[in-house]
Amino acid sequence: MNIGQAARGSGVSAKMIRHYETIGLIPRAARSLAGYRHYTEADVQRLAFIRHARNVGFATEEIRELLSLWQNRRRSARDVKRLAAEHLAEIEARIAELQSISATLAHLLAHCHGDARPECPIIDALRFGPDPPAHPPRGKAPRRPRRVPLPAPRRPKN
Amino acid sequence: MNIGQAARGSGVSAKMIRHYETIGLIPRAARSLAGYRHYTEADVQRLAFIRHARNVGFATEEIRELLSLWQNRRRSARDVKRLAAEHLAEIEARIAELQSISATLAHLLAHCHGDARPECPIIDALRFGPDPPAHPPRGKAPRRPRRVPLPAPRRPKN
DNA sequence: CCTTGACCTTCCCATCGTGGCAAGGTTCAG
DNA sequence: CTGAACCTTGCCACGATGGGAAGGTCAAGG
Repeated sequence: MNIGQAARGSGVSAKMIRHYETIGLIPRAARSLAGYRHYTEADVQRLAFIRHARNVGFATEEIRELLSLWQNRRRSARDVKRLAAEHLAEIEARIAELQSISATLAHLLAHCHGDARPECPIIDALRFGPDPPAHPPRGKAPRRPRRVPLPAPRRPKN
Repeated sequence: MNIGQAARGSGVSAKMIRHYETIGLIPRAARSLAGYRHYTEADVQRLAFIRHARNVGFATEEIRELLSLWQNRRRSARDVKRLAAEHLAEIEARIAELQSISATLAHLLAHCHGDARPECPIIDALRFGPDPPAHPPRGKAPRRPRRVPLPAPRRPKN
């Protein structure tokens, strides 16, 4: 089948299928005389596997490992489990990070009257920093460790 | 002061200060005869404001609005609050998304014996999709809506 | 045979925030 | 004068994805 069918069958866009090929996540597809890529059911399943892994947040390199473990008849479940556990730990760390930010924002929102007046504790907090605005900037702050920035959700534009 | 001092004083890297200038987040800095950028204390505070906003995850365009609200003497706290509330909602949505992924992974991990044998429910789940692997692929799946991918944490390399 | 439309190819660009590096100019202290 | 430390601009990279252009292919229908 052509790439369009493979895309519809696997839920991976044709664009990404080509991309996965160029980065070597999938082997180079066989070509027709005209250069059209040609896929088998097994290829489609591999693509679906990749999509499922992405859906639970595995990064490309992790997926590469998962694929090799999948294909490897002598794999141990231990390796897979370790990979997944590491990934879960990362996700939990991110959740904790976001929760901390969320708590900060919720706190600020609760303290902002939110009417037409210009005084705003949210603005003040941003002026004076994440710490309790004890006293306005007096002497230069001792270089707080930069908080980890919040990644904007990399969501497909479409 | 030069850009290096401004960077140290604000906690924003010189690189990013230049970047913020090119995207118009801060006005073009005054230059010395030799072309060196020149900053005031007020500039440093503006930069620190930006950094604090980034630390709670505001995106560049949101920060642009926050800055204009900060400078605007006729601003209403309402506007600031609305912005922050929208941002909080986004963050909470991401937390929910990550928690769903986390739950899925935790479930899979719990069901994986994790020893040296090759059978692995994690691999199987990735093969058959995020849904309960009721019965192996029989008839093509009805095009599940793609789950939102998990953004890898965009953390500064350094 | 020719047209039309759906499909395919490759290649380049954009996102978003950040860093790295290179080639070169400036400034200041020794 | 020299060297270190600083500054300048400009380009490239990341990761995952989409957009689009310019052009080739294929099948159905006239």
